[in-house]
Amino acid sequence: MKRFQLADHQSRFETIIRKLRENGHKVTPQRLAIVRQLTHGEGHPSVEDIYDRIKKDFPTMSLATVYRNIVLIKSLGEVLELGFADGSNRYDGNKPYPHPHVICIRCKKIVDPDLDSLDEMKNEVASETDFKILNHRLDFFGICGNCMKTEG
Amino acid sequence: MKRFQLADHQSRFETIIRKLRENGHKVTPQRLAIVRQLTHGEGHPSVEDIYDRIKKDFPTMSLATVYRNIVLIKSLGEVLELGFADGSNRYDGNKPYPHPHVICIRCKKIVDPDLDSLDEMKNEVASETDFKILNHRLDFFGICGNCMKTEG
DNA sequence: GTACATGCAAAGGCTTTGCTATCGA
DNA sequence: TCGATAGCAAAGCCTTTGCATGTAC
Repeated sequence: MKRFQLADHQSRFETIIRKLRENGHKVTPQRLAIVRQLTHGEGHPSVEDIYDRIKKDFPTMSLATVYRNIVLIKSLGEVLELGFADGSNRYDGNKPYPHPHVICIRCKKIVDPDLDSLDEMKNEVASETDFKILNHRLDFFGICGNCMKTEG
Repeated sequence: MKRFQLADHQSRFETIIRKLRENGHKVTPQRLAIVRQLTHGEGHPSVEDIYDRIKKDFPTMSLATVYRNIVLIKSLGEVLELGFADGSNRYDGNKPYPHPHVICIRCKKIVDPDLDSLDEMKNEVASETDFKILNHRLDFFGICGNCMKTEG
């Protein structure tokens, strides 16, 4: 399981780098570090998370560089941006396609559940409305098991 | 159907005004107009929408007043805030509790579908994760029937 | 009359943009 | 070499806040 996940992250890392090259973009050390955070780092980092982690290796790193690279990778369709109502943003380079999330409101951890009922809901939305559905965003908010233990 | 909706909007309007009074807040003409937009106006207005519509009757109306009143009504739990990834916000004073939305990416219309599969999905999330789920946000994005006709 | 609300302007927080030097291919 | 990129600072955008005036109760 762990091995699979690592392999998966590695292949996502390589895919993004390849796509960058294919589209004529240079692979700078800063860019590599950002892509690494999006795929290998702690799950679903924010721009600040990425910036803080990389700044240790690149003291001159600027937030603008992180922002610009995320815009670039988004334009390649290789990272999913999760904007929240409070204005915060989190990024997922491993599953850059729409999928449900479960978010802990205490520790901010984000989990990706497998929901068999998703297909059924999509069908229901299509039949209930006259919309052509192209995309979705499904978030559940609560308190994770760890935080329940820690703080009741 | 239409009658029911109108009655529903009216009762929502009255509920919010009553809650404001109950909590010691004054009912100013501007406040009334904002609550009216949240309940009787075109569905799911943005702050700008509310501001623009009210400015006709209150030329001195300021955006700050709209923002402050929305914060207040949110604190009473009487309006649902829908913040989107692009930073835009829309408000629903008629159904101030979490519910799924279907959003047209062209005309920005928002529809509230009735989804029988919602309960099933909630159960599945609970059993798939060790989270205690408190809240959710379910959005589907696509093109509405009207826009399909108009622009293909 | 008094506490709360409004309106204006200024300040904040996050993100984007302009410019110049630098660096990857 | 040469165009793309990084870094810095400034500008933008939406939202919040401070303060004086105005107003609901």
